[in-house]
Amino acid sequence: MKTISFLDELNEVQYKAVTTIDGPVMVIAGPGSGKTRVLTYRIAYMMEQGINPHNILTLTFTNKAAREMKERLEKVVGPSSKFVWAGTFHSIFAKILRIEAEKIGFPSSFTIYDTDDAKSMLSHIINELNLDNKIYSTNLVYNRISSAKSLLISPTAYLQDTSLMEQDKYKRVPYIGQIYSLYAQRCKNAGAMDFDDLLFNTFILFHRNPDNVLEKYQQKFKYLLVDEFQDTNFMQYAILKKLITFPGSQINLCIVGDDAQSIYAFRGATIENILDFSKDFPHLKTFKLEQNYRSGKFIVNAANNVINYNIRQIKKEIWTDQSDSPKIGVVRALTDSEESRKVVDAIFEHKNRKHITNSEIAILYRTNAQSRSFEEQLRRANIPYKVYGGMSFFQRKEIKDMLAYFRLVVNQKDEEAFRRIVNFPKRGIGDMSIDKLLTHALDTGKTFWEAIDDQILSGKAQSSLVDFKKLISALHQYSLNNDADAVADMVYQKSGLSSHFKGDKSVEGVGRLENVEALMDAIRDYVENDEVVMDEDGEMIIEKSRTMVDYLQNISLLTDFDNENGDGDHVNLMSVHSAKGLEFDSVFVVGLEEKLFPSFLSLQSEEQINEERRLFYVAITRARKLLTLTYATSRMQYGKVVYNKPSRFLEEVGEENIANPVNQPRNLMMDSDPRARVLGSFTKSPKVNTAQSLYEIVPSPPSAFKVGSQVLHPRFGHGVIKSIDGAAGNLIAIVHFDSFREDDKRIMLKFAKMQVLN
DNA sequence: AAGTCAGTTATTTTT
DNA sequence: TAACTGACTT
Repeated sequence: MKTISFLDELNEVQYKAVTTIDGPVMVIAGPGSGKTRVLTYRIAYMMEQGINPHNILTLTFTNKAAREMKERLEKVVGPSSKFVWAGTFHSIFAKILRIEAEKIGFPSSFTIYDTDDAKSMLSHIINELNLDNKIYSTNLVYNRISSAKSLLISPTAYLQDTSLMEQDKYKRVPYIGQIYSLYAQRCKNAGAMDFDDLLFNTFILFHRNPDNVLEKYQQKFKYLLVDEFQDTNFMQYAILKKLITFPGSQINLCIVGDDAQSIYAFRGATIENILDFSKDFPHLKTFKLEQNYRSGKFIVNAANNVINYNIRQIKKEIWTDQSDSPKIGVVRALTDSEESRKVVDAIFEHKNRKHITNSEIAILYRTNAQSRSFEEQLRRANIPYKVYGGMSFFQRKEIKDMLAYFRLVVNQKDEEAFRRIVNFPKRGIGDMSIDKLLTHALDTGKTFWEAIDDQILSGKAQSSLVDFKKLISALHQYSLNNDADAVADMVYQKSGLSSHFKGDKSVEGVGRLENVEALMDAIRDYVENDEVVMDEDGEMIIEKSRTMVDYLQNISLLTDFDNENGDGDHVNLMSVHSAKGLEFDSVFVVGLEEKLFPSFLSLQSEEQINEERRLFYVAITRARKLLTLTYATSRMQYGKVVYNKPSRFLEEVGEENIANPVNQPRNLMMDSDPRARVLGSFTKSPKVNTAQSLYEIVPSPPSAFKVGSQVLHPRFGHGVIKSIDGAAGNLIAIVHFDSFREDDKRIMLKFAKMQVLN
């Protein structure tokens, strides 16, 4: 193997973090400090040192992070990168469970319940127990159960824990424990695991250790790397410890993270994991990556200022040697709609004067609901955009219905899937009939398939059920010997789904058909593009197979972000949470008002405010060159106009980092009475003309326009003149604008407020 | 079984 | 405001 050239690309700390392989290592990686590079090169270095890639396990939180790492690793070490186990906690553990499920009483074809499935199951249980679903809301119950699981509390343990039971009693929800217990039973009967179960059951598997299964994986995964460690919860850390702590272990565990970027405490992530890591492993070596390669100095200074308001943290000072980038812009607007107009004006400016492409621009907000006004303005300005988050492809009803068929065909015990499709397309089996059947099944301890034979229903419903049973069992037989695409086709035809979707000619119906066809294409793709990688020690096979079971596992752990094909040059709109790990040339952090960012729900406790602050820290460190912070003095919220103070975070940025001191938030902070502020805007501040653009276009005379001229139009943006015709005094230019792909515009030069750029 | 209407309730969400 | 739920109607 040739000498290690890639190590030259590392700074001193990065180099040490990459080459210190044995024993526990903690890498504290500030934003933009080359974290992914360190992770990839560390693996590459390990492989060069002769470590077998089969023995390396890398855990990330998102599929995207995992994919990025694998791609970069392949560039450095070539095809042998495939032998490294790299994936999300959930996908890696799902893979292990797929192999070992039977040891803990699950079928290896177990179904993965997504959040919707889990909540639906819970709501059925809550109804069956005749509990008030206003008090026992599925969200509340789901969250309680989820946090119990992440603390490794089993249903039995929950029911025996007096303090938990007291708590629930005090909160007037004493039956949470019972619901949890029933839920766990029902999942087991259905051969299903929810997202938390993928981790919980992995822990159970390692803890009970049937057939010494734990030793098998301890042997296999000799080297562990964990990314975004600040986002791990108690359960994840517990599993890691199982894998890495045993007599004679070298504790080759490398964790990478940044306590300042911990923003998922509300999902059970515990910042203690990273803060206490050194207590658990006293011989730990710590490396701090403090040089920021991403952002200019004002952004970095601002980030340091902000995070210093959080007392409890691992001390570090981020620095950069990029000193030429501009200060941070602060924009004040009177209303939320003015805010979006000003932002779009500024985007216009960035695009045309600073030549930043759409895809290098992001608008980040605290709540998804804020996207709307920005969408409206971007549409009006003809700037293409993409909103991230919201309903994912796999959450659409038609897709879930299709998948429910596939799931039931594969795993006939899947209760949620059964409920979903037993009467879809309509077969004359109403809710009453389904409830009757399932209650009978529960009472007699039979499966719902067996319950059908007991003929507790009559007429149409009964005969339809019998037909449905025959259909599913025939499809199941077929699925045993056929690839996923063939199974999908067969299900699509035989179930009546095909004629159902094709028969709907409404606009929505056509859209649904498109989605369904897209799903069928995706399955075909999956089967055709498969690749089988054999593990050389023969024990385990990393395999991308072609069965429906595999396809379902694959997609159930995907999110919409993962289907991003990256094509199209659009402005990016997303919540700050989803922006984590991304970077853009120009970033707008909007809605910086008290009660919005920080959220009103976090105002009660200091720790929650700290999390909001870390969130703000994440937001501003996404920016490479340009950062603009905006707020509105009034905003429409829930149909009412509210007046919120500018966010405390605006002050914490430090005015030395802000470009336009006129808009200094501090001045505004003083008027807390809304009326005073509105009055103030007339008397003290310069007049605000809402229609006026932030960045004025100086119209050029008609004579200034030539064929080939670059122009700036107030509404259409940057363009090039293709030709000019018409009589003198009434010249008409044919202009191709960047924002229009096909149609060139005819612009009358004597009227247009268009500026020549060159 | 499907449609209508009033009442209710509002974060963030890698998997 | 708007999206969702649950009760009630057809």
